[in-house]
Amino acid sequence: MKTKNRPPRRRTPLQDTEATPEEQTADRPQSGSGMELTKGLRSRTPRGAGARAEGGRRRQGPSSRRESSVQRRLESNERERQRMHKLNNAFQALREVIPHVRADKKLSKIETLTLAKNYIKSLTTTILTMSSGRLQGLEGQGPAQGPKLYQHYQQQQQQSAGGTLGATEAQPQGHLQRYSTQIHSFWEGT
DNA sequence: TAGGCCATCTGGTCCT
DNA sequence: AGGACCAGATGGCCTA
Repeated sequence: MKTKNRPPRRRTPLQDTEATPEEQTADRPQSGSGMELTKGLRSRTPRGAGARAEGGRRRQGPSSRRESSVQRRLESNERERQRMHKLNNAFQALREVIPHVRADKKLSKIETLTLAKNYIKSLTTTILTMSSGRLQGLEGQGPAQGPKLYQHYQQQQQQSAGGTLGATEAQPQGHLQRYSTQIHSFWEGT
């Protein structure tokens, strides 16, 4: 299995035959994509139509209204791009805290989420097992957090089982099993 | 070459 | 009203 180390995304801009090169790139804070404004906004009037009168301000005509709506779209695109970058950073951070994964294979997003879910569940199982074992000898000497935790966990699992989870997944042991199976399959490259 | 994965654009909806 | 969020569409890159 080879790595998926891709170069930064470079998209070829679709040609907007009406737009000048300045129009295609101006006011765009280093987007790096060049794909902006390809759908829906392609029939812009060329710059200059509805030009401003010398000197004073002028009431917005249809063309400048279009320009400001184009401007809003560009800003919105940029925000969306930033949002997705933040999301991807979060995915990367998550990848880095999931152990036992081959370093040369970058997990896909869906793999990351699935593996993380099962990892969390297996950790939960471990904690519950350890805490209930440790607290067993302390009954009658104060609040027993272990059993309470376990009761809470069981409630959560029952609710989940009534929803989308299968019967195996509702069992604590199932999480550990599933997690190790997943880890194994990643090692195998399947 | 097909299929998987991904980045980006876009318009609609929700939220503040 | 404006920004955040979301999902669908589109197209590029990569691997088997």
